Amino acid sequence: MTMVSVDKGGSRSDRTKAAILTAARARFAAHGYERTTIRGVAEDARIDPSMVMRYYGNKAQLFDAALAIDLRMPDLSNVSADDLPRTLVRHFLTRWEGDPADDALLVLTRSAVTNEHAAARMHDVFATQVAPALAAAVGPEVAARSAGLVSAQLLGLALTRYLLRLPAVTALTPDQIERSLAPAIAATLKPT
Amino acid sequence: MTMVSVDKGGSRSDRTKAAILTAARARFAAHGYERTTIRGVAEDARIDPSMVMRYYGNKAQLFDAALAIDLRMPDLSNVSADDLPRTLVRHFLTRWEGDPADDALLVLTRSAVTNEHAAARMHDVFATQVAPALAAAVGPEVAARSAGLVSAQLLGLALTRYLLRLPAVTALTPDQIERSLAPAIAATLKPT
DNA sequence: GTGAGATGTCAACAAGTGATGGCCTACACT
DNA sequence: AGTGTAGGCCATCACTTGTTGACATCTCAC
Repeated sequence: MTMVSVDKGGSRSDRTKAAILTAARARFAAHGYERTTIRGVAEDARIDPSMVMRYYGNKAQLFDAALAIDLRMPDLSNVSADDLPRTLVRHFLTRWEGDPADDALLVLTRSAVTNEHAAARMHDVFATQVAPALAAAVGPEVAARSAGLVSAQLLGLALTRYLLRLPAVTALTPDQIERSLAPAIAATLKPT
Repeated sequence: MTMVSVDKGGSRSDRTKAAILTAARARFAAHGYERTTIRGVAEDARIDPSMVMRYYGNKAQLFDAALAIDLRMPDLSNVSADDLPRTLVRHFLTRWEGDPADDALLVLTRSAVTNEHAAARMHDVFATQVAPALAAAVGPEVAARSAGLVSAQLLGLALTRYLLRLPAVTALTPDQIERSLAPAIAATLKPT
């Protein structure tokens, strides 16, 4: 078995494997699943298309690898009810705008709309990351009732601002969004 | 020149042209632009693929025809500020769930996420249908400030309920949604 | 150095796509 | 009944796609 290479990030294969994944994420994020081609990814990663197959088996598995995502939800259990909406909005804004090179969110959201498999992953992200974080803050009953629509509001923001880029939404500053959307989310969380 | 045919809906060519468009809408709505094939549309419309080209020129123009949409926004100028959010939410829910055979909304929303041209049409729909209707109700200043985020919330609902089909959102009844989302929209409309 | 396994290149395949143009057919009008 | 034309079909092209397998090259332990 071949052992340790000195370069950062592990063996040579690990590096090209990562290069492929990065290129794939960028393309999937920009063009979605169908319009992303293995050849295009390979070109960006400066390797032969067949290497993509060697390391990821096929396009679907490459896509699968690109879908891995962590929302990095903060611990909301100690956030007061008053602060919760603002905290949520701010977290999502920084998560989306923080690191422009991080295409993972874009990949998942964009492809979930047209790809069943990606949609299933989205369900999973909701169930394992969003819902629990919310339940920790407002309790299971309120969360069960409102988590869906809270997510709808946050995803609506992502949709209009980062995918559709509606001018009426991209024109707003993060602060304006926070001031307008936090009360809205607060309203959904309130018992009817 | 051939004249009037007795059949409903005009000449024979008009009928097949309409059949093609209907089939195309259904496929674009279900699978998006890329995964919709001329051959598939033709099969659904029970005609030869070349007929699609004859009547619509090419796939892009067919898509363009399928994107035509009318939100049927009601006149909101006489709706009280208190009733506005509820009216909006209810209108969108019935618009989306009223006629299941009407795929137009689904086509536009689904494809706008991965297709630049469809996104441009979405911008147009917003600018010519949503924004004016809102401006008539709350005045131009408030509309300019909040129309974007109001749309974000309504599109977020559409996204999670009809495209992603998040269980946490599909489980809700229209009434529940109205009760939870209307106050939220009211909050975004309120001056900060 | 040398051989073996890892890494990478090359050419090609089969399938499916949008698109084209020639040909057939049925209908409306005389 | 004859005929021109709109409506429809077939065969086919050129191209792109994912995927494959044979071959070259590089790296490193021995």
